[in-house]
Amino acid sequence: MGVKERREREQEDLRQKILDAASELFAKEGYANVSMRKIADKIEYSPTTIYLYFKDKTDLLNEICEETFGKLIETVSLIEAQGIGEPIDYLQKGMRAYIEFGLKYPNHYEVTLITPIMDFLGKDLHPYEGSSGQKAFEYIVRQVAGSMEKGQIKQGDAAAVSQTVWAAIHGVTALLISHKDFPFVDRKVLIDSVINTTIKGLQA
Amino acid sequence: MGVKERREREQEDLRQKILDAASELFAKEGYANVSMRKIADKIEYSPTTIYLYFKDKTDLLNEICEETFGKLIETVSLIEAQGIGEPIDYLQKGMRAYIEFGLKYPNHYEVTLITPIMDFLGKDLHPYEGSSGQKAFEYIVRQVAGSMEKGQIKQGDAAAVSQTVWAAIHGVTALLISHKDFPFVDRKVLIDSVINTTIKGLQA
DNA sequence: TAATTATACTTAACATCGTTAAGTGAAAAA
DNA sequence: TTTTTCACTTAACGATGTTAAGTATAATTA
Repeated sequence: MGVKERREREQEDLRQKILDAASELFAKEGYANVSMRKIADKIEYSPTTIYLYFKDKTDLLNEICEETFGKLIETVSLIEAQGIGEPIDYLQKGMRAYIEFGLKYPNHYEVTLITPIMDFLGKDLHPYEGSSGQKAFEYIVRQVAGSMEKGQIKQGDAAAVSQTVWAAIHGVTALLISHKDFPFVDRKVLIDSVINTTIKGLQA
Repeated sequence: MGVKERREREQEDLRQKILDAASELFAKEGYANVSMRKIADKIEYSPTTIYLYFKDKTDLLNEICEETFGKLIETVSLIEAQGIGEPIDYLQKGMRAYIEFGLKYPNHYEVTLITPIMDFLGKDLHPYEGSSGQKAFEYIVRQVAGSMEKGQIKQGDAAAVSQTVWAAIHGVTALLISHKDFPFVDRKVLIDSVINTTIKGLQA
C-alpha cells in the first residue's frame, strides 16, 4: 500500500529537482537565456518531461519566483519580529531590505518585478492576488499606516503613499539592475539618497 | 549623373519605410511580439531585405527608440525654452513630462528604459554615450544644479541627487507600465505624490 | 506466474524565431 | 551589345516553446 506514497514522493522530488535546476540556471544566465532543453539537459531528462510537472515556461518561472520572493517576506518579517520599534524605522529598514534583495537576486527581480506583463495576449504573467509580491507590499502599507498613526509621517492616503514608496525603491533597484553601463554614483550613496529623500519627503 | 542621387534617395526612403513600419507594429504589439517577418510582410519585402539596412533586430530597435526619444528631448527642451523661470519649476515640469512621455509610448519606454541589458553576452543594447536618453538625463542634472545654486533644494552631490530624481520618476513610470494588474490609486494622484514627495524630500 | 493495464517518460515533429549564404534578374556601365 | 554591379529574394540553419504519438517498465489483475 506504500506504493502510491512512494510514487508521490518521487514525483515531488523530481518536481523540486526541476525547480532547483531551473532556478540555478536562471539566476546565473537570466530568464531569456535559459531554454527548456537546457534545464532538461541539466537534470538528465527529456525536455518534455518538464511539461508533465509545469504547464509551460512561464508557469515554471512563476513558481521559482514565488519561492525566491518567499525569502524577501522572511527577511522583512524578521525586521518586524525582532522586537518593538518605531514604524518609521521598520519602513526605512524594509525599504533597504527590498532594494538589497533585488540586487542580490537581479534575475529573479527582473522577471517578477521589472519585465512587463504581455497582457495584450491575455496572459496574466504575474497575478497579483495572493502572490508573495503582494505580501511584501502589504508590509509597506502596514508601516506607512503605522507611521501615520504615530505622526511620524504626514497624514494622507496610505495607499498612495505606499505606492510612492514602492515607486522609489523599485526605481533605484530597477535602474541599477537594468542599466549596468550607466555611470551611477556609489551604490550605497544612491540607495541612501533615495531612502532619505523619500522619508523626508513624506515628513515635510 | 543623377542616377546615384536617385538611388540614394530610394534607399533612404526604404530605410525610413522599414523604420516606420517597425515602429508602428512595435508600439502596437510590443517588441517581443514583432518578428522580422511581420515587419517584412507589412512593407511587402522579403525579411532579409531588412538586414541590408539594419545590422540586426536590436539595431533596428535602437534606431526606433532614438527617434522616439528625440521627442522627449524636444518636449523637455520646450519647457526650458519657454522663458525665464525657476530651476525648481523646470525640474518639476521635466519630471512630469518624463513620466507622461513614458506612459504615452509604453512600448518604447519599455525597451529603452525598462528592459535590462543582456551584457553577459557582451551585447551593448543601450549604449549610454551620446544617446537621447543621456540628453534627457542631462536636463535633470542641469535643473538640479540650478536649483542648488538658487538654494531651492538642499546642497549636495548633484549627480547623486539627479539619479535619485531619475529613480523616482522611472519607478512610477515603470510600475504603471509593467504592472497593469496592480490596483494602483488614480494615476494623477500617484504621479503627483511621487513628484511632490521627491521635491519636498530634496528641500528638507 | 502470466496477461493486462496504468503511467512515467521519450522520440519525433510542428510552427516560429533571428540570421546567413547563395542565387537571380534587372538596371547601369563599358 | 556585352559585362558588371547591386538590390532584392529564395532556401536554409540552428534554436526556440510546445504538442501528439509511441514505448518500456512497473503495478495490478487473473
